[in-house]
Amino acid sequence: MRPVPELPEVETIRAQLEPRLAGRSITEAGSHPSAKFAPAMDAIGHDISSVSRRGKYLIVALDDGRDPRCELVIHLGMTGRLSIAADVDARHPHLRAWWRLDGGDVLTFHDIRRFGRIHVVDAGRYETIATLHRLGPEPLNDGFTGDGLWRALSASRRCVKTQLLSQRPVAGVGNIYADEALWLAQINPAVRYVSKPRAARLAEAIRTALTSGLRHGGTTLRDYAAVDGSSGRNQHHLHCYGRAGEPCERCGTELRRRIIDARGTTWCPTCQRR
DNA sequence: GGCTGGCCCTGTACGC
DNA sequence: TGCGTACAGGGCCAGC
Repeated sequence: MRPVPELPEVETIRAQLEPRLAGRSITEAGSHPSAKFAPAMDAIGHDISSVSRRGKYLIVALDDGRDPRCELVIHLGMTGRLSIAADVDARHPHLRAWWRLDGGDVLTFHDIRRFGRIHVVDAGRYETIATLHRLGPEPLNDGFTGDGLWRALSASRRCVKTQLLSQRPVAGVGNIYADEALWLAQINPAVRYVSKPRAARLAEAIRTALTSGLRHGGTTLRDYAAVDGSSGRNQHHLHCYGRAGEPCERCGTELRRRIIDARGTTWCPTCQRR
């Protein structure tokens, strides 16, 4: 079992990075030769004006006095980790990119499995980042409603869980929080149609699951750590994900696990009946 | 344009 | 003990 940085984990990282990066300049950078990470170099010479987030993407707003401004977009993939260190160990086998800041310290990006990605684009121009370009609404904003979720889910006949993971109906939900939200809403992950009332329940469940993750500093099962190296505590508050074989907290039925569209999925066969 | 399946990638667990 | 294999899974891409 491995954790994946989803919305709560990325937001935790963003909140720690913002005060340490905003207002500073990138004086030097380096990257792994892979095209996934090489764009890190394009950030050299820019000032950092802010660090924001869309779904699971970290967006570092850059400013070099020219227009349009640009953005350093970082996706952590499954095992990506950002930290700020006094210096960079260029020989570290998992180092994928680094940015030296004015003042001397370094923002480093380590990613064991290289599923992360780095882009530098003109601000707001995400056409080259397909998932970000078509990203659904932020689940913790007012723009995310049960009606909107119902319309988005109704546009496709794919399994509801597959749709959630596509990032189109809603941004930032990955495998952990999809399983948790579907359990909370008592919806079977393999159904291909969700009624309006159930979509409203699912929207609320997504907010509940993500808010729990945020409140507990993210979920740590193995690899995830925040910028300061701390681990999350949400793994102690999961109802469903990673608990196959254990009794459902609601009805006592043994939770089951199966593969849906190549993603491990845990659900309760009784209270998430099809 | 939507959907499916394969691929990337490496640490870990497990069987022999 | 050491080796080989399966598995984990977010996002991209080719093919249908």
